[in-house]
This record gives sequence, structure tokens and C-alpha cells, in this order.
Amino acid sequence: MPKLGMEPLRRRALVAATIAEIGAVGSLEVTVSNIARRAGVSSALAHHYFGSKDKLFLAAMRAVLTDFGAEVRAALRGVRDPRQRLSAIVRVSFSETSFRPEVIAAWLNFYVHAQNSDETQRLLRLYQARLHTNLMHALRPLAGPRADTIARTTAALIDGLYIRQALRDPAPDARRAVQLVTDYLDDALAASAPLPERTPA
Amino acid sequence: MPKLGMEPLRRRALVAATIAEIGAVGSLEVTVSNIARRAGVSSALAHHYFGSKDKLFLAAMRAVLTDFGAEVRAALRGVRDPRQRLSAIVRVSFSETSFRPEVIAAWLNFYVHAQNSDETQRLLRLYQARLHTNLMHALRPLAGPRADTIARTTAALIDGLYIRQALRDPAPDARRAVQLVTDYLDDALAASAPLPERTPA
Amino acid sequence: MPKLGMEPLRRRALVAATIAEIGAVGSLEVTVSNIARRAGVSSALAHHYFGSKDKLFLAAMRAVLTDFGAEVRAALRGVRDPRQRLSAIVRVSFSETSFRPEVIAAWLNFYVHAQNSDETQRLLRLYQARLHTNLMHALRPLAGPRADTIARTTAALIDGLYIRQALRDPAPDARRAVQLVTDYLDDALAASAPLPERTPA
Amino acid sequence: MPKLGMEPLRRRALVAATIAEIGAVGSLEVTVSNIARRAGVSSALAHHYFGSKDKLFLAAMRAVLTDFGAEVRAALRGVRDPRQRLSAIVRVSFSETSFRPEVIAAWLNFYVHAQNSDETQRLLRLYQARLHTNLMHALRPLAGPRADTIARTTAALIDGLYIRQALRDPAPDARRAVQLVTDYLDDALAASAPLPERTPA
DNA sequence: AATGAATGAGGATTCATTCAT
DNA sequence: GATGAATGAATCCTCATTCAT
Repeated sequence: MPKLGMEPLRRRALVAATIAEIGAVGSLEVTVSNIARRAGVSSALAHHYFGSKDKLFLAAMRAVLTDFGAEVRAALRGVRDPRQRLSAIVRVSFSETSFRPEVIAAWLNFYVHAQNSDETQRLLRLYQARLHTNLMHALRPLAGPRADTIARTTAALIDGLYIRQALRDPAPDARRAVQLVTDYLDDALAASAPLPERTPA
Repeated sequence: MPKLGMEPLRRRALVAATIAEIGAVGSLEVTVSNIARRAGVSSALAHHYFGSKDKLFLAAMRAVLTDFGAEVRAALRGVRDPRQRLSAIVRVSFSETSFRPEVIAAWLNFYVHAQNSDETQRLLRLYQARLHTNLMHALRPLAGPRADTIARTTAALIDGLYIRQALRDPAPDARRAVQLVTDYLDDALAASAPLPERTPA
Repeated sequence: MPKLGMEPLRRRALVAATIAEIGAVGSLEVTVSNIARRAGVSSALAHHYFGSKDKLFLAAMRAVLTDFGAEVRAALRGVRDPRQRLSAIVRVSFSETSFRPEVIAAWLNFYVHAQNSDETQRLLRLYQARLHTNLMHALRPLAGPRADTIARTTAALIDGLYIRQALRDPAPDARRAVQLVTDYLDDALAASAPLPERTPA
Repeated sequence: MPKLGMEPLRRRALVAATIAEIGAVGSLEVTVSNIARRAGVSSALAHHYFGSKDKLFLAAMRAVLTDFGAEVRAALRGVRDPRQRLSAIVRVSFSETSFRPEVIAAWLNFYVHAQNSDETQRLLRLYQARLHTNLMHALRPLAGPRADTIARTTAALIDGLYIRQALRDPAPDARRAVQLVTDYLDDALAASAPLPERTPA
């Protein structure tokens, strides 16, 4: 029962199915057929709308990054205090939207995919650059010349906590992840500023 | 012209070729044929010795971890001072053996592979546990109750720095990576200990 | 915004697009979608009007033959002298309408298609029969018993010159083609006329 | 029961099967699977040895041309008289090896394929060039300045007779084809030379 | 010890065709 | 009259794996 205006719906469904499938399988070795089945359509339709498996991956990745970016912007909206902005960034990095097993798995796989896809690489760099910008904006007033180092460390720490979740032993523990990064930031800022103010855990 | 005692040589060559191929291709989507060609043998021989592609992967992974473990042990041998032991661990983590593009790529891919291979998962956990043990051993005298947190943060940070190198933008910068982790440790230990002693960059 | 009386326009457009597409692609491996796009309509419409890809091909072929037939009739109209009728037939065979790369390509492909389509085969035979009739009509007074042989040779020569153009090396050279056939006819008729009487094959 | 040294056998079998299949189907729309089945092997093996469908086509075409070239050389060996050389060329063009329905169909399809394959185009040009050279060699002493025209006409005539056989109405009639070309040559040479010597049919 | 030969299974992709609107 | 939506069927191609030698 074909209807008009299905395209955006199908696209969204296929993108969601792609992320879910990558998450479920745990690698990029997913079949277009399975993704399509998950989205309730034929594999031919996936090709009809996206042209190729690779383009579908790219669309999925863009969706993940777009979602993340939107969440960050929302979380930062109206927050002026640098320390609170930092907290917001960290919190969103491990939010329920992003820090789910399937998204984590997708994320990890996108890093792998970046090794062979310029566009994926570009997207990941874009994400990193944005994160860095956001962190720097908040860190500069707090850490002065050490801002850059702290920003890089924080970003690496976040990625490291993601990759470690990929082992899936315990369910991803967002709380603990946030805590670790927060602790790190406390220490780092304490060491940078004359009058460290420790935030309560 | 088959010779006697070739087995260990072939095995080693195939394992090395596996790592190299994964590194070159940037994903686990490598073919046994290509690995075998790289090792200068037929793909049938790879199966003869390892039984399956998966077993070959596992062997490669074990080799990486074994090498790393050996390097760590060597670096720690004779070093008693906790802070120096910490430095040694960090240094080895970014040593020339491990922090090469191809090994980084292999590493990243093993994390992916772990999603579907219990044995790979077990191996990665083993690596993590050993690293944790080593870190704790050195951190306990320095950071007391905070040792665990710092150890986890350090481990995540190392993994995060690895994954970030996977984007291959600049060649892997081991020096900078070591510096970041060292800085982190300085701050963390400064915050933990009564009398922080900053190590010179 | 569908309009009334569109059918003949659409049909013509689709038929023209079919020939053009076959010519452009150089084989029958054209898609209905591409043909339809070229005609500015949806592929569904092509099916609506023609029922199937094959029927569309047939329609295109009929169009080519009809055009050719009409051109021949026009060229022969009012011409009474046998030698001039011969010339007219040859001229039309390499006229600007027919001897264009795309039509040549289509022609060649119709010969291929005839291998599997009775209807196409029938059409090509019809074309051949008509050409033969026309040639015979003009040749009988000029060559008597040799008319049949000369007619067959002329027809084969024309087809041969077509197929050779399919290699597209130089742009089709109609002038030269006409010249070759004319020369042939001159020789053949010279050998047939007044004195020499050829032995029957 | 795999044996050693199968490669050349398989290659030959696959090439023969390709020609046969194209001949049977009457177009290039044959599947590798069917070709392979005809050769008694799996489609995977066809890819193993030839790399792709297109390469297999090319190999088949080369085989056809090579066979034809060898036959021509054999027929010309030891023949010195120009008129007899001409006859030999014509005879071989319609020999039992070449003028079979399946080879005719393959031939026709190679002309089509040439529209999209540079290599096929190159091969066909090569065939044309060789034929032209052979014809010229024999015609120059007989027709002087008209040799070129006669050679081109003869070549086109041969191709035209081939394409006409593609309609398959009657089984290919080699005798008649040879006769037509011979008659043509007689006329043309009669018109060129002062003292035509008619060869007996 | 080592490999060439061979294949089954599987996956991306294409496309003619159908149908509800 | 016209089309977007949708798919089943096909086809090329790849690859891990097996086996006889």
C-alpha cells in the first residue's frame, strides 16, 4: 500500500535500522538485506533511497553526529558559567541517547570505517573539532594556557571510556564515566587555578 | 620444496602478515588470500596451520598482547620507584613497537572483533586487567584510596589516545601522547597527595 | 497536470528516446528508467503505454523502418529511369536521417535483437524484402537475369557498410559509402549490359 | 578430483562455452553461470581464471580472431597467384569454422560490444586492418589504383553477408556467399583490367 | 610441507514491473 | 493521465574453506 511522502519516513527508518543493526551485529559486516528487513522494507528500497551501502553508512553516521550536536547545543543553551558548561558537555557525552550499547558500537565502527572512507574521516574530524571548540570555550577562562592540554585530554578520555564500554561486560555505566571525567577535570583545574574550587561529586 | 621445521616460521610469518594486512586495509575485512600472499604462502597453508580465519585473527591478537606484555615486563624490571614504574608503563604504551599505525589499526579492530568473539573479548579483558594491576601496584602508594579511579582514568585515556590516532591525520605522535598522560598523572597525584611534586615536562 | 490527447505525443517521445538511448549506450542494455527520463516521463508511464520493454523496442524498430520506408517512397516518387531509381535507393540508404551514429547503433542492435524476437525478425525480413523488391524493380531492365544477384549483393553491401560504421572510428562517411555502392553498381551493370552475358551462378 | 595443469584446459573450455552460449542465446546477455555450466565448472571458477565477465568476453573474441587469422594464414600458405589468393581469403571468410550460426552470432555481438569496450574495438579494427592488408596485397597487381576501393567493398560485402545470416532464416549458405563475393570480384576486376580473365565459379 | 583446483554460500546491486493514489 | 513507492528476481562477484596431489 504505497503512499505519498514516504521518502523521509523510509530514510529515517533505514538510518535507524542501520545503527541498530551495526549495534546488534557489532561490526560493519552487516548486510543491506538485514538492515532493510529491520526497517520493514526490501533491500532494493534501501538502494533506491541511498544508492549504496556506503552511502547508507554515511547517512547513519551523519545522523548520530547530528543528534549529538543538537543535544550538546540544547544542553549548553542558556548556560553561561564555564564550569557548568563543561559539566554539560560531559553529561551529554554520556547521555542516554548516545551512551547506549548500540550507539557505542556504531561509534566504534565508524572509527574503523574512517580508515577507508574520506567522508567518514571528515565527519569524525568535524565532531572532534566541535568538541574541542566547545571545551576550549569553557576551559579558557578556567585554565588559561593549560586549556588546550586539558581539552585534548578530556576528549581522549571520553573516547577512551567509549571504547572500553565496547567490551560490554557490564552495561555501560554512564554515571561512573561522568564521574571519572569530572574528577579528572577537578584535578586538572585545581592544578591550573590559584584557588581551586572543588565541585562536589 | 618443503623443509622441515618450517611450521613456527610460517606461523610467525602469517601472524605478522595478518597484523600488517589489517593495518594496511584498516579493517577486519581482509582476505585470507591477501594475508597469505603477504606471507608468501598459499591461503590453503594458512588454513592448514590455523584452521580458520578467526583462529588466525586470534593468534594475531595474542601476538600483539604478548609482545606488549613482554615489553611492559622488560620496562618494569628493576624499577622500584612507584612514580617511575608509572612512567614506564605509560612509555611502553606508546612505544615504537605498539604505537605504529598498523598496530593501532589492528588494536582498534580487535575491539570491534571482541563484539563477536568471546575469545577476543577475553583477551582484551586480560590486557585491561593486567594494565590495571600494574597501574594499581604503582598508584596505591602514591594515591591511596584514589588509586583505583586514577588507574581507570589512565587506562581509558591511553585507549582514547589510541583511537584518536586511528584517524591518521598526523602521524601518531607518541611524545605528545606520553606528555598528556604524564600531565594527567601529575595533576591527579598532586590532588591526591599532601605534597605534590611536579615532574618536569 | 495530465492533459488530454497526450498519448500520441508521449508515445512518440518514448520511441525517440528509445532510439536515442540505444544509440547513446550502444547496446540494448538500456533501462526503461533511462529511456523514460530521456523522454521526460516516469518509467511507469512507459509501461502504461507500451506494456513492456520489449514492446517498446519493437515500437522503436517499427518507427525506424517506417521512417526509412517513407523516405524511400518519397525519393522514388516520380522517378522513372531505372538507373536513377537505383541511385535514389542507395542515396536514401545513407541519408542523413538513417546514417547517423545513433540510428546505426540502433540498427545493429535490432539485428541482435532479432535473434530472440520473432517480431523483430519479421520486421527485418520485411525491410529486406522491400529493399529487394525495390532493387529488383530497377535492376531487371538493366541487368536481366543477373538482377537478383546484383540486388542481393547491393543489399549485403549496404548492411556491411552500416556495420562497419558501428566501430565509430571516423564519423560515418555517407558520401564515401554511396560512392562505393555506386561504383559497385557501375561495374556490375557494365558487366551485365550490352555484350557480356554472364553465366548463371 | 582436482588435478594439476588444469588451467589451460579450463580456460579453453570456458572460452568455447562463451562462444557457444552467446551463439545459443543470440546476445551478450548471457550469464557467467550458464557459461560455466556449459563448461562443466562453477561460475566461481570462471571468475577465478578470467577475473570478470568482460575479460571472458574479450578472451572469447580473441580466440575467434586468432582462429580466423590462423586459418587465413594456412590458406594463403604457398599460394602465389593473386587471384587465387583472393579466392582463398574469400573462401576462408565463409569457411566451416567461421561461418557457423554460433560464430556468426558471436561476431555480430562483438560488433555491438565494441561500442562500449575499447579493447573489443581495438580487436575488431585489428581484424579489419589485417583483412584489408591481405586483400590489398592480392588486389594491387590486379586492379592497380582501384585496389583500395575494391578491397573496401569486398570487406564490407563480407561483413554484410555475415550480418544477413544473423537472421537465420535459412541455415547459413556459405556457397552462395562465396559466389556473391566472387562474382563481385570478377566484375570489379573486369572493369579494372584491360584483359579480364574470368575465373570459373 | 605445500599448493592448485574447485566450489557453495552469500552479498551488493540493478531493473522490469506492479500498484495505489 | 501520470507517478512515487515498492519489490522479486536475477546476476556479478568474492571468499572462506576443502581436497587431491
